[in-house]
Amino acid sequence: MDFLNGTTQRERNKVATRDELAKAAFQLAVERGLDNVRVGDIAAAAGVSPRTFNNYFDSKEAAVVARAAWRMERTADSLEVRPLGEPLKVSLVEAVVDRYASPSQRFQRGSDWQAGFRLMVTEPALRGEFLKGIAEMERSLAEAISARIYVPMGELYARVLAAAVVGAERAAIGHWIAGGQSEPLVEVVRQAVSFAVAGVSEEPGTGEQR
Amino acid sequence: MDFLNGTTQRERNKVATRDELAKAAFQLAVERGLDNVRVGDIAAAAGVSPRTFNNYFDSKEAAVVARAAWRMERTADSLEVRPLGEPLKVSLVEAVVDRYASPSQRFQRGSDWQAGFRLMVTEPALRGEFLKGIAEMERSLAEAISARIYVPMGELYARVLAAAVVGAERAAIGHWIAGGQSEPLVEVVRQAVSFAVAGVSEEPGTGEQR
DNA sequence: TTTTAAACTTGCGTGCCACGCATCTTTTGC
DNA sequence: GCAAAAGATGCGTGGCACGCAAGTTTAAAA
Repeated sequence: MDFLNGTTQRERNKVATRDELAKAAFQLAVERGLDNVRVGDIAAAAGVSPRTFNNYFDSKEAAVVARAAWRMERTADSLEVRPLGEPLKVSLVEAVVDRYASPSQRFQRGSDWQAGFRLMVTEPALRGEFLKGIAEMERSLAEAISARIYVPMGELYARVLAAAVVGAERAAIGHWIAGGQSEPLVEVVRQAVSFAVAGVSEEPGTGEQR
Repeated sequence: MDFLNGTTQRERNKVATRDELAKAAFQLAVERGLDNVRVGDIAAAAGVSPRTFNNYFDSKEAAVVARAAWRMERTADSLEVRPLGEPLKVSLVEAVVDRYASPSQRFQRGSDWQAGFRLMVTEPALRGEFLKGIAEMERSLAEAISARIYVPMGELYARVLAAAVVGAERAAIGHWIAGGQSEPLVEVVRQAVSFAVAGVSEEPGTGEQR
C-alpha cells in the first residue's frame, strides 16, 4: 500500500493516527470483547476526537481488522519479487508463508495475534469485516498471478487460483484456532497452501508481460 | 436446512414471513439501491411491523443477502447425494453446477439474480454480508467433504478443498459480472470449479464413515 | 519570512438502526 | 375449549455514521 512511506509531515501524521486508531481498536477489542468497546473509547485511546475516528474508518469493526488486513495485502507484493524461473506453485506457497515466518514469537499460543485471529473467527461482525479485507487481497493477488501466467482463460484461472490460495490460508488459520495451536501456524499454512496449489502445472511463468 | 419443511403452522408462518422479508429486501435493494431502503420499507412491503423485522434479521444487509445464502447452503446437500463411486473431483463440480443449471432463464443477462449478484459485488456493505453467508456454506461443505474422504490431514484438507471450491464459485460470479455476461454463468462456474479441483487425486471416497 | 491556500481536526446536529422489555395476540397440545 | 408457550408489536434507549461549518495545522508561494 502506498500510504506506508510518508514523505511529507502531513502524510506521516495521517499514517501515525490511522495506526494508533487501529492499534487501539484491536487492543481494546481483544481485552474487553468487541461490543464493550465504544468508538469513543478507541478515539480516546488514540488521543483523537470521536469525530476524527470516522475520518479514518467507516466502523469500529474495520478499525479492529485493519492491521490484519494490511498484513494480508502484502502477499501480492511478495509474489512479485519471487525469482522468475521459480515454478508458480512454489512461488505462491512461499509468498504466503513468508508472512508467517518472520519474528518467531508472533504466531504462538497466547500471543496477541492469536487472540486477534480468535476474535475474527468468533465475533460475527468482525468475521464479515475480516472477509472483506481478505477479498481485497485476493483481488490484488489475482492481478499478480495474472501477470505471471499466460494461458487460455487466464483471467478466470488467476481469480480461481488466488481464491484457492487465500482460502487455504484462511482454512489454515481456522484449523489452527480450532485445534489447540499445538503445531506452529507457519507449518499449517504451508501445508494448506500446498494442498491448494497441487493442481497447478509445473511450467514456470512463460508469459511475463510488462 | 431444516426450517424449510414446516410441519406445524407456526413454523410455516415463520418461514413465510422470513421469506417475505428477504424477498422484499432484495427487491427494494435492487430497484432503489441499498441505502435508499429503510428497514421500515422492507417491513411494510412484507406486511409486518418494523420491530418484527429485527426478530428475523440482524440487519437489512442480512435480509437482502438471505436468499442467495440459502441457495448456497444447498451445495453440501447436493454433494451428499452424489453416487458413491464417483470421483470426488467430479462430485464437487456437479454439486456446485447443479445449482446454476435448473430453470433456464434464471441466470441470464437482465435477470433479477444477475442484478442481485452485481449488487453484492458492488455495495461494500452487502459484500461483507455475502461473504459471511458464503463462509457458512463453506463450513458445511467442508464437513460433507470430510465425510467422504479419509486421508492424513483430512480435516485440514477438507477445509482447504471446500474453500477452493467455494472460492472458485465466487470467482466465477465475479468474472461473469465483470465481463459482459456473454456466456452462460453455468459454463463459467463449471470451468472455474474444474480448475479448483484439478489437484484432487482420482481415487473415489475410500473412507465412507457413517 | 510572511502570506495564502490546502489539508486535517473537531463539534454539532440529524437520521437511522439494533435490541431490551413489557404487552397483546395467535398457535399448540392436552 | 383452555392454559401455556411462542410470536408480534410498541416504545424507549444507546449507539453510530456522516454532512456541514467552523477552527487549526502544514505546505508551498511570494
